[in-house]
Amino acid sequence: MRTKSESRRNTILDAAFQVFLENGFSAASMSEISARVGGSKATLYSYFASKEELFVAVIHQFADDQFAELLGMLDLQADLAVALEEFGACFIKLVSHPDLIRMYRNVVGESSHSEIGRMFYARGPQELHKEVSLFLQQCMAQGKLRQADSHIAAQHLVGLLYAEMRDATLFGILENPAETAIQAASQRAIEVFLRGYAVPGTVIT
Amino acid sequence: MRTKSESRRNTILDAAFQVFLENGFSAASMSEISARVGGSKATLYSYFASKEELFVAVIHQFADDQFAELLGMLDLQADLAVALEEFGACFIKLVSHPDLIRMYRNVVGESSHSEIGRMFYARGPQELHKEVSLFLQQCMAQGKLRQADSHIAAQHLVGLLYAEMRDATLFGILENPAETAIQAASQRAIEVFLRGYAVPGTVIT
DNA sequence: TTTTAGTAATACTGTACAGTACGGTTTAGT
DNA sequence: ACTAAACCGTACTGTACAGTATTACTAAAA
Repeated sequence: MRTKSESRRNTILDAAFQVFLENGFSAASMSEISARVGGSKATLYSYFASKEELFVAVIHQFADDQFAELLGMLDLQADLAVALEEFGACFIKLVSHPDLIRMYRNVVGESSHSEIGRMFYARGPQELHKEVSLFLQQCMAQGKLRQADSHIAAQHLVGLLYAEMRDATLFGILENPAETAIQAASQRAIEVFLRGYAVPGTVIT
Repeated sequence: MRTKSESRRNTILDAAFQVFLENGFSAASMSEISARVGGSKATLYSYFASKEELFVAVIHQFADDQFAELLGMLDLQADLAVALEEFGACFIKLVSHPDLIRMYRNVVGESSHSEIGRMFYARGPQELHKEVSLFLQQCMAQGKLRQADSHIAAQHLVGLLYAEMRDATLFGILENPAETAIQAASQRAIEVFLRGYAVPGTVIT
């Protein structure tokens, strides 16, 4: 007898990702997804019980994929400013990528009438926050940063990194910022962060 | 003969606001809006040519209403830290208000397939940014803050204010934070901001 | 009073789509 | 080869809703 294959499931997930990306949740149609998979709608529904369930699966995989690369890239050995600037540039690059922006919009758009927002948050931003928070805590212990609540500091760091481009990308004013612009924004953010969390006794230059 | 009244238009706008708030753009129905207005659908369409046009009108009025109260509340005479903390608390309170969050989600959700995002940005965040930026520029001129690009500084300030609660409110983890929590978050953000933009020569404590 | 634009109530058109039903077909394990 | 599950294609059901059309009613302006 035949068995449902994992690869088929992934094919569906890929097609669904495309369609959701292009149309958003409500405007995406299950017929189009199944058409793009190449199979029939019945098959689709044998893998995923509903449109919403499929969307959730897509979001989960997407969050896992995207945020994975950022996790663990903070290096305690390296110079703090350099490490943070590199991390910052990667972060900004990720969160201003057109695909992520579109998915982000879709997730946010659905957050009023479902659990999708919470799920996405837990898998993406939340995970990242933990990582950054832990890193900063260790920096504080090493005396590279002043003593403070590392959770708040992590949020401040990410907030500063978001600061220059978040609204502009979300609302469609800015798309695909240049690598150099990203690095510059990261540097500016990190400079302010490091000043804000400098150890006591430091003299501002 | 009869004339289309401004008050009727506003009634429609109010009802539409409610319905869009509760359901989001695509799930909201024109029939329900007209039912809530009390009139007929034809009347609705005589005031607004389409669902999208009505939504745009709602967004515009909403943005104007909401951001107006924040504009001009930055006082150059007052102590800088106090002025910023008060402004910050008002800002956070505004952007974490359940109604604004829901509308924000709706606007962001529609930003992939229309100009709505750009319109909203221009009327809300953009206006606010100008104001904050101007204020900070004057502070720099007065020597209260170090010399820097005031536009970037404004974005950093707002980014820090958003930092603790933005994702949590957008994704539905946090709703209606307490006044005290808001004030505390504002204080922490302003502290980091003031350290980050302190004038040269200041010794960190 | 007589126009005339505005309004109401309601029915209708056209379309789009989620989800199902079903008969025939392919694939893999036995 | 046999068989059971997965699969295809396609048609179908039911529903929901944007936008229009119709007809009759109402209020203000001439």
